[in-house]
Amino acid sequence: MLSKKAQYAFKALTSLVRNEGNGPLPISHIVKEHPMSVKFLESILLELRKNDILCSKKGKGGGYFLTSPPEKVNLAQVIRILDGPIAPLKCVSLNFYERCDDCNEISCGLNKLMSEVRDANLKVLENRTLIDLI
Amino acid sequence: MLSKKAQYAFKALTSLVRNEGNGPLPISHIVKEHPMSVKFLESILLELRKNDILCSKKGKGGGYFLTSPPEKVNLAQVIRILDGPIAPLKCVSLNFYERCDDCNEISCGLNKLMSEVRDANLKVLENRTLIDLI
DNA sequence: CCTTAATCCTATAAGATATATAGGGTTATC
DNA sequence: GATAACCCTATATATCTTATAGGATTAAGG
Repeated sequence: MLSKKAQYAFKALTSLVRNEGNGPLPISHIVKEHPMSVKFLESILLELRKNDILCSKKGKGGGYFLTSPPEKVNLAQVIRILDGPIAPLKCVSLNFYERCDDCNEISCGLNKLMSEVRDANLKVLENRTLIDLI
Repeated sequence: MLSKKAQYAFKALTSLVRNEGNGPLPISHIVKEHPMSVKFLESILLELRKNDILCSKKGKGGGYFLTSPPEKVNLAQVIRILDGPIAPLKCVSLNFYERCDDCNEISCGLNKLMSEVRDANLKVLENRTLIDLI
């Protein structure tokens, strides 16, 4: 399940994609479209900025805008930033890999099955971008 | 990500599938193969029994065994019992559906995308069974 | 009948994570 | 210099996950 953080992020990104080309969009405006805690959203957008999904402009007239064209940012990128691994197990994760201490990856049946699940997810999430949100 | 509960469940189920046809397998034996908290596993197997995945025999010589042949039980069934929805959002879940209070499912872009993710997951999880664990 | 070995059941503790809030600091515009 | 915005850190709150505890019940076998 997607966390609230990721869900709020996608809502905010929807506003930002719609606003593309019109300069920075302030948090206050995003919250009007999608009612949620301002401070919570603030921390989410900050995280997206630190991971180069968003840029910001400070001060009066400032706000957030997309770093890249929306069709260049896929959903997997966003989810990994906010929720971590897409794979159902760390031992089959491409970006958050950790060894199992109690099972052998070569012979572990679950490992193989969950790799399939991971691939099925990535096939969708890496081929869909922010542009598909609208 | 799969919870520990689900991971332990799959380990136990692996033992139970291997033991098929040899009568009840006691928890003590499963724990020897897969080191973990006996009491925690107990609660997991109880949950699987209450959901008709397992049967049990009480008393001396008792233990657990599969209700159905392993190839009749798919992974989605097991995961739903222990971890709940497979879909990334309640509003696109087939078995745990809940309405979003703050978005319109017809026009919500995320809803459509997450339905695709759900379907990709189910395509794997409903076509793989306990027999594929070994 | 009694011992033993197993499941069954409920409660709750401990720990981790997710969600949200608070308060102030910094920056840019006008 | 007033205002409106982002920036940053800390912390509170709630919820969920993981694990433990203690005993009740049941069945086999001598």
